[in-house]
Amino acid sequence: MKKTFSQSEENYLKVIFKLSFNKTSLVSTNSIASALKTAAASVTEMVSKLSQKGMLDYERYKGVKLTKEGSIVAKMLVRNHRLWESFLVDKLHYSWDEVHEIAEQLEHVKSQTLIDRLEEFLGFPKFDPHGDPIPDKNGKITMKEDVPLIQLLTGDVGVITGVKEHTKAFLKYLDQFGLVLGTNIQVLDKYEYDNSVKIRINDQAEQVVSEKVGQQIRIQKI
Amino acid sequence: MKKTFSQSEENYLKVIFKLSFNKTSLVSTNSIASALKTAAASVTEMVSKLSQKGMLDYERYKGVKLTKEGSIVAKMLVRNHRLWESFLVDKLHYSWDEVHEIAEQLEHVKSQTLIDRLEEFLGFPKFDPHGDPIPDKNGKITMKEDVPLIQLLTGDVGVITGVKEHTKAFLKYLDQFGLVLGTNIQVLDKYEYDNSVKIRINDQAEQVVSEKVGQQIRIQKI
DNA sequence: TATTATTTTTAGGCTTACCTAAAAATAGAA
DNA sequence: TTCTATTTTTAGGTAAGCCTAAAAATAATA
Repeated sequence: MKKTFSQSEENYLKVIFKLSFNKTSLVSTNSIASALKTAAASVTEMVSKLSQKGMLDYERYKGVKLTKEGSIVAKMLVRNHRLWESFLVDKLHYSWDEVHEIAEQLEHVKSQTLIDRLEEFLGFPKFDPHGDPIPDKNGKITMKEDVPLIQLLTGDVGVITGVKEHTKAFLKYLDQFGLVLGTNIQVLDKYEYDNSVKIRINDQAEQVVSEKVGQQIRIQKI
Repeated sequence: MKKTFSQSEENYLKVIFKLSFNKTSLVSTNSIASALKTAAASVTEMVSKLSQKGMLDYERYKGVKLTKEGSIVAKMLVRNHRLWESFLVDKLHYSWDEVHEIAEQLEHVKSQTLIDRLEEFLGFPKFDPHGDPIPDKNGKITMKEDVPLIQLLTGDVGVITGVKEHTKAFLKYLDQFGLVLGTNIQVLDKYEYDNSVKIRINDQAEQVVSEKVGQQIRIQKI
Protein backbone atom coordinates (compact mmCIF):
# COMPACT_ATOMS: atom_id res chain seq x y z
CA MET A 1 0.00 0.00 0.00
CA LYS A 2 1.55 3.18 -1.24
CA LYS A 3 2.19 6.05 1.13
CA THR A 4 0.75 9.39 0.17
CA PHE A 5 1.91 12.86 1.12
CA SER A 6 0.33 16.27 1.38
CA GLN A 7 1.83 19.10 -0.62
CA SER A 8 3.22 20.42 2.62
CA GLU A 9 4.92 17.16 3.49
CA GLU A 10 6.32 16.99 -0.02
CA ASN A 11 7.75 20.48 0.27
CA TYR A 12 9.51 19.57 3.47
CA LEU A 13 11.01 16.45 1.91
CA LYS A 14 12.21 18.37 -1.11
CA VAL A 15 13.81 21.11 0.95
CA ILE A 16 15.54 18.63 3.23
CA PHE A 17 16.81 16.82 0.16
CA LYS A 18 18.30 20.01 -1.20
CA LEU A 19 19.77 21.08 2.14
CA SER A 20 21.45 17.72 2.65
CA PHE A 21 22.81 17.43 -0.89
CA ASN A 22 26.52 16.63 -0.79
CA LYS A 23 26.54 16.76 2.99
CA THR A 24 26.86 14.08 5.61
CA SER A 25 25.86 16.17 8.62
CA LEU A 26 22.27 16.48 9.80
CA VAL A 27 19.95 19.22 8.56
CA SER A 28 18.94 21.69 11.28
CA THR A 29 15.43 22.73 12.16
CA ASN A 30 16.29 26.37 11.62
CA SER A 31 17.70 25.86 8.15
CA ILE A 32 14.52 24.11 7.10
CA ALA A 33 12.46 26.87 8.64
CA SER A 34 14.28 29.59 6.77
CA ALA A 35 14.22 27.69 3.50
CA LEU A 36 10.45 27.22 3.79
CA LYS A 37 9.82 30.59 5.43
CA THR A 38 7.96 29.00 8.31
CA ALA A 39 8.39 29.14 12.07
CA ALA A 40 10.88 26.73 13.60
CA ALA A 41 8.11 25.33 15.77
CA SER A 42 6.20 24.27 12.68
CA VAL A 43 9.27 22.47 11.40
CA THR A 44 9.65 20.51 14.62
CA GLU A 45 6.06 19.38 14.28
CA MET A 46 6.30 18.31 10.67
CA VAL A 47 9.68 16.71 11.12
CA SER A 48 8.38 14.44 13.89
CA LYS A 49 5.47 13.49 11.68
CA LEU A 50 7.67 12.65 8.72
CA SER A 51 10.02 10.61 10.88
CA GLN A 52 7.04 8.66 12.18
CA LYS A 53 6.13 8.00 8.56
CA GLY A 54 9.60 6.61 8.04
CA MET A 55 10.80 9.38 5.76
CA LEU A 56 13.32 10.94 8.12
CA ASP A 57 15.74 9.97 10.84
CA TYR A 58 15.18 12.56 13.49
CA GLU A 59 16.97 13.13 16.79
CA ARG A 60 15.59 15.82 19.03
CA TYR A 61 17.83 18.88 19.19
CA LYS A 62 20.18 17.31 16.65
CA GLY A 63 18.58 17.54 13.24
CA VAL A 64 17.25 15.30 10.48
CA LYS A 65 18.42 13.12 7.63
CA LEU A 66 16.30 11.53 4.89
CA THR A 67 15.86 7.78 5.10
CA LYS A 68 16.37 5.72 1.95
CA GLU A 69 12.63 5.88 1.37
CA GLY A 70 12.39 9.61 2.05
CA SER A 71 15.25 10.21 -0.31
CA ILE A 72 13.46 8.39 -3.10
CA VAL A 73 10.29 10.42 -2.59
CA ALA A 74 12.27 13.66 -2.58
CA LYS A 75 14.19 12.73 -5.68
CA MET A 76 10.97 11.98 -7.54
CA LEU A 77 9.69 15.43 -6.63
CA VAL A 78 12.86 16.98 -7.98
CA ARG A 79 12.34 14.90 -11.12
CA ASN A 80 8.77 16.16 -11.44
CA HIS A 81 9.83 19.75 -10.95
CA ARG A 82 12.61 19.66 -13.50
CA LEU A 83 10.59 17.84 -16.13
CA TRP A 84 7.75 20.33 -15.81
CA GLU A 85 10.24 23.18 -16.08
CA SER A 86 11.57 21.60 -19.25
CA PHE A 87 8.06 21.31 -20.61
CA LEU A 88 7.30 24.95 -19.88
CA VAL A 89 10.46 26.18 -21.58
CA ASP A 90 10.71 23.72 -24.49
CA LYS A 91 7.04 23.44 -25.39
CA LEU A 92 5.30 26.52 -24.04
CA HIS A 93 8.25 28.84 -24.74
CA TYR A 94 8.58 30.30 -21.30
CA SER A 95 11.93 31.82 -20.38
CA TRP A 96 14.05 30.25 -17.65
CA ASP A 97 13.16 32.94 -15.16
CA GLU A 98 9.41 32.35 -15.40
CA VAL A 99 9.02 28.66 -14.78
CA HIS A 100 9.89 28.03 -11.16
CA GLU A 101 6.61 29.05 -9.52
CA ILE A 102 4.49 27.15 -12.02
CA ALA A 103 6.60 24.01 -11.76
CA GLU A 104 6.35 24.33 -8.00
CA GLN A 105 2.63 23.65 -8.38
CA LEU A 106 2.78 21.10 -11.18
CA GLU A 107 5.29 18.93 -9.34
CA HIS A 108 2.63 17.92 -6.80
CA VAL A 109 0.18 16.44 -9.30
CA LYS A 110 -0.36 12.80 -8.41
CA SER A 111 -0.40 10.12 -11.07
CA GLN A 112 1.35 6.79 -11.54
CA THR A 113 2.11 7.47 -15.16
CA LEU A 114 1.99 11.19 -15.86
CA ILE A 115 5.58 12.13 -15.29
CA ASP A 116 6.99 9.20 -17.23
CA ARG A 117 4.80 10.07 -20.19
CA LEU A 118 5.82 13.68 -19.95
CA GLU A 119 9.46 12.64 -19.91
CA GLU A 120 8.96 10.56 -23.03
CA PHE A 121 7.10 13.39 -24.73
CA LEU A 122 10.04 15.68 -24.02
CA GLY A 123 12.51 13.16 -25.41
CA PHE A 124 14.10 12.10 -22.13
CA PRO A 125 15.98 15.30 -21.39
CA LYS A 126 18.95 14.90 -19.04
CA PHE A 127 19.07 18.50 -17.80
CA ASP A 128 16.47 21.13 -17.07
CA PRO A 129 16.44 24.75 -18.32
CA HIS A 130 18.84 25.80 -15.55
CA GLY A 131 21.26 23.00 -16.33
CA ASP A 132 20.28 20.90 -13.34
CA PRO A 133 20.21 17.14 -13.90
CA ILE A 134 16.84 15.39 -14.17
CA PRO A 135 16.75 12.12 -12.20
CA ASP A 136 15.49 9.28 -14.39
CA LYS A 137 12.57 7.06 -13.33
CA ASN A 138 14.94 4.95 -11.23
CA GLY A 139 16.36 8.01 -9.52
CA LYS A 140 19.62 7.91 -11.43
CA ILE A 141 21.23 11.30 -12.02
CA THR A 142 23.60 12.12 -14.88
CA MET A 143 26.53 14.01 -13.47
CA LYS A 144 28.24 16.92 -15.17
CA GLU A 145 31.82 18.05 -14.81
CA ASP A 146 31.32 21.74 -14.43
CA VAL A 147 32.82 24.23 -11.99
CA PRO A 148 31.88 27.70 -10.78
CA LEU A 149 33.08 30.40 -13.16
CA ILE A 150 34.95 31.96 -10.27
CA GLN A 151 37.28 28.94 -10.11
CA LEU A 152 38.53 29.26 -13.68
CA LEU A 153 42.01 30.66 -14.31
CA THR A 154 43.01 33.38 -16.72
CA GLY A 155 43.02 31.93 -20.22
CA ASP A 156 40.55 29.15 -19.45
CA VAL A 157 37.76 28.58 -21.94
CA GLY A 158 34.41 26.87 -21.43
CA VAL A 159 30.68 26.75 -21.89
CA ILE A 160 27.94 27.76 -19.47
CA THR A 161 26.16 24.56 -18.45
CA GLY A 162 24.23 25.65 -15.39
CA VAL A 163 23.28 28.26 -12.83
CA LYS A 164 22.99 27.69 -9.10
CA GLU A 165 20.61 30.50 -8.27
CA HIS A 166 17.14 30.36 -9.81
CA THR A 167 15.67 33.71 -8.80
CA LYS A 168 13.94 35.78 -11.42
CA ALA A 169 16.19 38.75 -10.70
CA PHE A 170 19.39 36.80 -11.20
CA LEU A 171 18.27 35.04 -14.37
CA LYS A 172 17.05 38.25 -15.97
CA TYR A 173 20.34 39.87 -15.08
CA LEU A 174 22.20 37.09 -16.88
CA ASP A 175 19.94 37.39 -19.92
CA GLN A 176 20.98 41.02 -20.31
CA PHE A 177 24.56 39.99 -20.91
CA GLY A 178 23.78 36.94 -22.99
CA LEU A 179 24.94 34.67 -20.21
CA VAL A 180 22.61 31.77 -20.99
CA LEU A 181 23.19 28.02 -21.19
CA GLY A 182 25.50 27.13 -24.05
CA THR A 183 27.26 30.47 -24.08
CA ASN A 184 31.04 30.38 -24.67
CA ILE A 185 33.18 31.98 -22.01
CA GLN A 186 36.84 32.91 -22.05
CA VAL A 187 38.54 34.21 -18.92
CA LEU A 188 40.53 37.31 -19.80
CA ASP A 189 41.61 38.46 -16.39
CA LYS A 190 41.04 37.98 -12.67
CA TYR A 191 41.11 40.77 -10.11
CA GLU A 192 42.26 39.76 -6.67
CA TYR A 193 41.00 42.94 -5.09
CA ASP A 194 37.28 41.93 -5.25
CA ASN A 195 37.53 38.49 -6.87
CA SER A 196 35.80 39.73 -9.99
CA VAL A 197 36.58 38.22 -13.39
CA LYS A 198 36.82 39.74 -16.84
CA ILE A 199 35.39 37.42 -19.45
CA ARG A 200 34.77 37.36 -23.18
CA ILE A 201 31.27 36.24 -24.15
CA ASN A 202 30.87 34.16 -27.31
CA ASP A 203 34.10 35.62 -28.70
CA GLN A 204 32.54 39.05 -28.69
CA ALA A 205 31.67 41.38 -25.79
CA GLU A 206 33.94 41.75 -22.80
CA GLN A 207 32.35 41.84 -19.39
CA VAL A 208 33.51 42.07 -15.80
CA VAL A 209 31.61 39.67 -13.57
CA SER A 210 31.42 40.09 -9.79
CA GLU A 211 32.41 37.35 -7.36
CA LYS A 212 28.78 36.87 -6.37
CA VAL A 213 27.68 36.26 -9.92
CA GLY A 214 30.75 34.19 -10.76
CA GLN A 215 29.91 31.76 -8.01
CA GLN A 216 26.46 31.07 -9.42
CA ILE A 217 27.49 30.34 -13.00
CA ARG A 218 28.76 26.86 -13.76
CA ILE A 219 31.17 26.21 -16.62
CA GLN A 220 32.23 23.09 -18.42
CA LYS A 221 35.84 23.56 -19.40
CA ILE A 222 36.90 22.79 -22.96
CA MET B 1 -6.66 43.22 -6.73
CA LYS B 2 -7.46 39.77 -8.00
CA LYS B 3 -9.46 37.39 -5.86
CA THR B 4 -7.92 34.03 -5.20
CA PHE B 5 -9.60 30.74 -4.39
CA SER B 6 -8.61 27.55 -2.65
CA GLN B 7 -8.94 24.29 -4.51
CA SER B 8 -11.95 23.54 -2.41
CA GLU B 9 -13.64 26.79 -3.29
CA GLU B 10 -12.87 26.19 -6.93
CA ASN B 11 -14.41 22.74 -6.82
CA TYR B 12 -17.61 24.15 -5.37
CA LEU B 13 -17.82 26.80 -8.07
CA LYS B 14 -17.25 24.26 -10.81
CA VAL B 15 -19.86 21.87 -9.49
CA ILE B 16 -22.42 24.64 -9.08
CA PHE B 17 -21.68 25.75 -12.62
CA LYS B 18 -22.35 22.26 -13.93
CA LEU B 19 -25.47 21.75 -11.83
CA SER B 20 -26.95 25.05 -13.00
CA PHE B 21 -26.12 24.57 -16.66
CA ASN B 22 -29.21 25.17 -18.81
CA LYS B 23 -31.32 25.76 -15.73
CA THR B 24 -32.88 28.88 -14.27
CA SER B 25 -33.82 27.46 -10.87
CA LEU B 26 -31.53 27.59 -7.87
CA VAL B 27 -29.07 24.80 -7.07
CA SER B 28 -29.85 22.99 -3.82
CA THR B 29 -27.48 22.34 -0.95
CA ASN B 30 -28.12 18.62 -1.18
CA SER B 31 -27.35 18.38 -4.88
CA ILE B 32 -24.02 20.09 -4.32
CA ALA B 33 -23.31 17.80 -1.39
CA SER B 34 -23.94 14.66 -3.39
CA ALA B 35 -21.99 15.91 -6.40
CA LEU B 36 -19.00 16.64 -4.17
CA LYS B 37 -19.55 13.68 -1.86
CA THR B 38 -19.48 15.90 1.19
CA ALA B 39 -21.92 16.44 4.05
CA ALA B 40 -24.70 18.96 3.47
CA ALA B 41 -23.51 20.91 6.50
CA SER B 42 -20.15 21.49 4.83
CA VAL B 43 -21.92 22.83 1.76
CA THR B 44 -23.90 25.33 3.79
CA GLU B 45 -20.68 26.59 5.29
CA MET B 46 -18.83 26.94 2.00
CA VAL B 47 -21.79 28.40 0.20
CA SER B 48 -22.10 31.22 2.73
CA LYS B 49 -18.43 31.91 2.35
CA LEU B 50 -18.59 32.03 -1.45
CA SER B 51 -21.61 34.29 -1.36
CA GLN B 52 -19.74 36.65 0.95
CA LYS B 53 -16.96 36.66 -1.61
CA GLY B 54 -19.49 37.68 -4.22
CA MET B 55 -19.37 34.47 -6.20
CA LEU B 56 -22.86 33.23 -5.36
CA ASP B 57 -26.32 34.56 -4.69
CA TYR B 58 -27.46 32.55 -1.71
CA GLU B 59 -30.78 32.53 0.10
CA ARG B 60 -31.03 30.41 3.21
CA TYR B 61 -33.15 27.31 2.69
CA LYS B 62 -33.62 28.22 -0.97
CA GLY B 63 -30.42 27.43 -2.83
CA VAL B 64 -27.66 29.17 -4.77
CA LYS B 65 -26.92 30.68 -8.15
CA LEU B 66 -23.59 31.86 -9.53
CA THR B 67 -23.12 35.59 -9.85
CA LYS B 68 -21.69 36.96 -13.08
CA GLU B 69 -18.28 36.94 -11.45
CA GLY B 70 -18.65 33.43 -10.06
CA SER B 71 -19.74 32.22 -13.44
CA ILE B 72 -16.61 33.57 -15.06
CA VAL B 73 -14.38 31.89 -12.50
CA ALA B 74 -16.20 28.59 -12.97
CA LYS B 75 -16.01 28.78 -16.73
CA MET B 76 -12.28 29.37 -16.59
CA LEU B 77 -11.92 26.24 -14.47
CA VAL B 78 -13.88 24.26 -17.03
CA ARG B 79 -11.58 25.74 -19.67
CA ASN B 80 -8.53 24.65 -17.70
CA HIS B 81 -9.88 21.16 -17.20
CA ARG B 82 -10.76 20.60 -20.83
CA LEU B 83 -7.50 21.99 -22.17
CA TRP B 84 -5.49 19.79 -19.83
CA GLU B 85 -7.56 16.78 -20.90
CA SER B 86 -6.80 17.64 -24.52
CA PHE B 87 -3.12 17.86 -23.70
CA LEU B 88 -3.12 14.50 -21.98
CA VAL B 89 -4.85 12.77 -24.88
CA ASP B 90 -3.29 14.59 -27.83
CA LYS B 91 0.27 14.92 -26.56
CA LEU B 92 0.78 12.27 -23.91
CA HIS B 93 -1.41 9.69 -25.66
CA TYR B 94 -3.70 8.90 -22.78
CA SER B 95 -7.06 7.38 -23.63
CA TRP B 96 -10.25 9.32 -22.92
CA ASP B 97 -11.08 7.24 -19.88
CA GLU B 98 -7.79 7.99 -18.10
CA VAL B 99 -7.60 11.76 -18.10
CA HIS B 100 -10.30 13.02 -15.79
CA GLU B 101 -8.57 12.54 -12.44
CA ILE B 102 -5.30 14.03 -13.65
CA ALA B 103 -7.00 17.05 -15.22
CA GLU B 104 -8.91 17.48 -11.98
CA GLN B 105 -5.59 18.29 -10.35
CA LEU B 106 -4.00 20.22 -13.18
CA GLU B 107 -6.97 22.57 -13.53
CA HIS B 108 -6.12 24.20 -10.19
CA VAL B 109 -2.61 25.32 -11.13
CA LYS B 110 -2.44 29.09 -10.82
CA SER B 111 -0.77 31.20 -13.46
CA GLN B 112 -1.75 34.25 -15.46
CA THR B 113 -0.41 32.84 -18.68
CA LEU B 114 -0.14 29.06 -18.44
CA ILE B 115 -3.49 28.04 -19.81
CA ASP B 116 -3.40 30.45 -22.74
CA ARG B 117 0.01 29.17 -23.71
CA LEU B 118 -1.18 25.60 -23.40
CA GLU B 119 -4.15 26.41 -25.60
CA GLU B 120 -1.87 27.87 -28.24
CA PHE B 121 0.46 24.88 -28.02
CA LEU B 122 -2.51 22.59 -28.64
CA GLY B 123 -3.61 24.64 -31.64
CA PHE B 124 -6.71 26.23 -30.09
CA PRO B 125 -8.88 23.12 -29.92
CA LYS B 126 -12.63 23.79 -29.77
CA PHE B 127 -13.63 20.49 -28.14
CA ASP B 128 -12.05 18.21 -25.57
CA PRO B 129 -11.53 14.43 -25.87
CA HIS B 130 -15.13 13.80 -24.77
CA GLY B 131 -16.54 16.23 -27.29
CA ASP B 132 -17.27 18.94 -24.73
CA PRO B 133 -16.68 22.51 -25.89
CA ILE B 134 -13.64 24.38 -24.56
CA PRO B 135 -14.46 27.97 -23.55
CA ASP B 136 -12.04 30.42 -25.17
CA LYS B 137 -10.08 32.96 -23.12
CA ASN B 138 -13.09 35.29 -23.15
CA GLY B 139 -15.40 32.55 -22.00
CA LYS B 140 -17.03 32.07 -25.36
CA ILE B 141 -18.23 28.54 -26.08
CA THR B 142 -18.64 27.04 -29.55
CA MET B 143 -21.97 25.27 -29.70
CA LYS B 144 -22.61 22.00 -31.45
CA GLU B 145 -25.84 20.73 -32.93
CA ASP B 146 -25.85 17.24 -31.64
CA VAL B 147 -28.60 15.18 -30.02
CA PRO B 148 -28.71 12.10 -27.82
CA LEU B 149 -28.53 8.91 -29.88
CA ILE B 150 -31.80 7.83 -28.29
CA GLN B 151 -33.62 10.68 -30.05
CA LEU B 152 -32.69 9.60 -33.56
CA LEU B 153 -35.31 7.89 -35.74
CA THR B 154 -34.95 4.68 -37.71
CA GLY B 155 -32.93 5.43 -40.82
CA ASP B 156 -31.13 8.44 -39.37
CA VAL B 157 -27.41 8.67 -39.95
CA GLY B 158 -24.82 10.65 -37.99
CA VAL B 159 -21.44 10.91 -36.30
CA ILE B 160 -20.61 10.56 -32.62
CA THR B 161 -19.51 14.00 -31.42
CA GLY B 162 -19.67 13.65 -27.67
CA VAL B 163 -20.48 11.66 -24.57
CA LYS B 164 -22.26 12.97 -21.51
CA GLU B 165 -20.94 10.52 -18.95
CA HIS B 166 -17.18 10.58 -18.28
CA THR B 167 -16.73 7.59 -15.99
CA LYS B 168 -13.96 5.17 -16.73
CA ALA B 169 -16.40 2.24 -16.81
CA PHE B 170 -18.66 3.85 -19.39
CA LEU B 171 -15.87 5.02 -21.67
CA LYS B 172 -14.15 1.65 -21.63
CA TYR B 173 -17.47 0.04 -22.44
CA LEU B 174 -17.84 2.30 -25.48
CA ASP B 175 -14.30 1.54 -26.63
CA GLN B 176 -15.15 -2.15 -26.79
CA PHE B 177 -17.73 -1.49 -29.48
CA GLY B 178 -15.73 1.14 -31.33
CA LEU B 179 -18.11 3.84 -30.18
CA VAL B 180 -15.58 6.65 -30.09
CA LEU B 181 -15.72 10.26 -31.29
CA GLY B 182 -15.99 10.43 -35.07
CA THR B 183 -17.63 7.04 -35.43
CA ASN B 184 -20.41 6.79 -38.02
CA ILE B 185 -23.78 5.62 -36.75
CA GLN B 186 -26.85 4.47 -38.67
CA VAL B 187 -30.08 3.71 -36.82
CA LEU B 188 -31.43 0.38 -38.05
CA ASP B 189 -34.30 -0.13 -35.67
CA LYS B 190 -35.87 1.13 -32.45
CA TYR B 191 -37.54 -1.13 -29.87
CA GLU B 192 -40.33 0.50 -27.93
CA TYR B 193 -40.36 -2.22 -25.32
CA ASP B 194 -37.17 -1.04 -23.59
CA ASN B 195 -36.22 1.99 -25.69
CA SER B 196 -33.14 0.25 -27.00
CA VAL B 197 -31.79 1.02 -30.48
CA LYS B 198 -30.17 -1.17 -33.09
CA ILE B 199 -27.36 0.68 -34.87
CA ARG B 200 -24.76 0.02 -37.54
CA ILE B 201 -21.26 1.15 -36.57
CA ASN B 202 -19.02 2.58 -39.31
CA ASP B 203 -21.01 0.68 -41.97
CA GLN B 204 -19.94 -2.58 -40.39
CA ALA B 205 -20.99 -4.24 -37.11
CA GLU B 206 -24.57 -4.14 -35.90
CA GLN B 207 -25.15 -3.47 -32.24
CA VAL B 208 -28.12 -3.05 -29.93
CA VAL B 209 -27.65 -0.16 -27.55
CA SER B 210 -29.63 0.19 -24.31
CA GLU B 211 -31.64 3.28 -23.46
CA LYS B 212 -29.17 4.18 -20.72
CA VAL B 213 -26.22 4.14 -23.09
CA GLY B 214 -28.18 5.81 -25.89
CA GLN B 215 -28.87 8.78 -23.68
CA GLN B 216 -25.18 9.38 -23.02
CA ILE B 217 -24.00 9.34 -26.63
CA ARG B 218 -24.41 12.51 -28.65
CA ILE B 219 -24.78 12.43 -32.41
CA GLN B 220 -24.45 15.08 -35.07
CA LYS B 221 -26.94 14.19 -37.81
CA ILE B 222 -25.77 14.19 -41.42
C1' DT C 1 -55.16 22.49 7.52
C1' DA C 2 -52.54 19.46 10.40
C1' DT C 3 -49.18 16.23 10.45
C1' DT C 4 -45.31 13.91 8.63
C1' DA C 5 -41.26 13.68 5.81
C1' DT C 6 -37.45 15.94 3.79
C1' DT C 7 -34.14 19.47 3.40
C1' DT C 8 -31.22 22.74 5.33
C1' DT C 9 -28.95 24.98 8.97
C1' DT C 10 -26.78 25.32 13.53
C1' DA C 11 -23.86 23.58 17.15
C1' DG C 12 -20.01 21.40 18.53
C1' DG C 13 -15.82 18.57 17.18
C1' DC C 14 -11.82 16.93 14.54
C1' DT C 15 -7.39 17.30 11.66
C1' DT C 16 -3.78 19.71 9.23
C1' DA C 17 -0.62 23.14 9.08
C1' DC C 18 0.37 27.14 10.51
C1' DC C 19 1.56 30.80 14.45
C1' DT C 20 3.74 33.21 19.06
C1' DA C 21 5.68 32.97 23.53
C1' DA C 22 7.91 30.50 27.04
C1' DA C 23 10.80 26.68 28.52
C1' DA C 24 14.50 23.49 27.75
C1' DA C 25 18.64 21.98 25.61
C1' DT C 26 22.88 22.83 23.32
C1' DA C 27 26.81 25.65 21.82
C1' DG C 28 30.03 29.41 22.40
C1' DA C 29 32.79 32.72 25.14
C1' DA C 30 34.95 34.42 29.26
C1' DT D 1 33.96 25.44 33.78
C1' DT D 2 30.43 28.64 34.15
C1' DC D 3 27.66 31.85 32.19
C1' DT D 4 25.44 33.65 28.10
C1' DA D 5 23.63 33.33 23.57
C1' DT D 6 21.48 30.56 20.28
C1' DT D 7 18.74 26.82 18.81
C1' DT D 8 15.06 23.78 19.41
C1' DT D 9 11.06 22.12 21.54
C1' DT D 10 6.72 22.46 24.13
C1' DA D 11 2.40 24.67 25.13
C1' DG D 12 -1.45 26.81 23.71
C1' DG D 13 -4.02 29.14 19.77
C1' DT D 14 -5.96 30.06 14.98
C1' DA D 15 -8.20 29.22 10.31
C1' DA D 16 -9.81 26.12 6.72
C1' DG D 17 -12.48 22.44 5.56
C1' DC D 18 -14.38 18.63 6.79
C1' DC D 19 -17.63 15.66 10.03
C1' DT D 20 -22.11 14.02 13.00
C1' DA D 21 -26.19 14.94 15.53
C1' DA D 22 -29.82 17.89 16.70
C1' DA D 23 -32.81 21.76 15.64
C1' DA D 24 -35.33 24.56 12.43
C1' DA D 25 -37.50 25.47 8.15
C1' DT D 26 -39.81 23.96 4.13
C1' DA D 27 -42.37 20.61 1.31
C1' DA D 28 -45.55 16.78 0.82
C1' DT D 29 -49.59 14.28 2.14
C1' DA D 30 -53.66 12.88 4.53
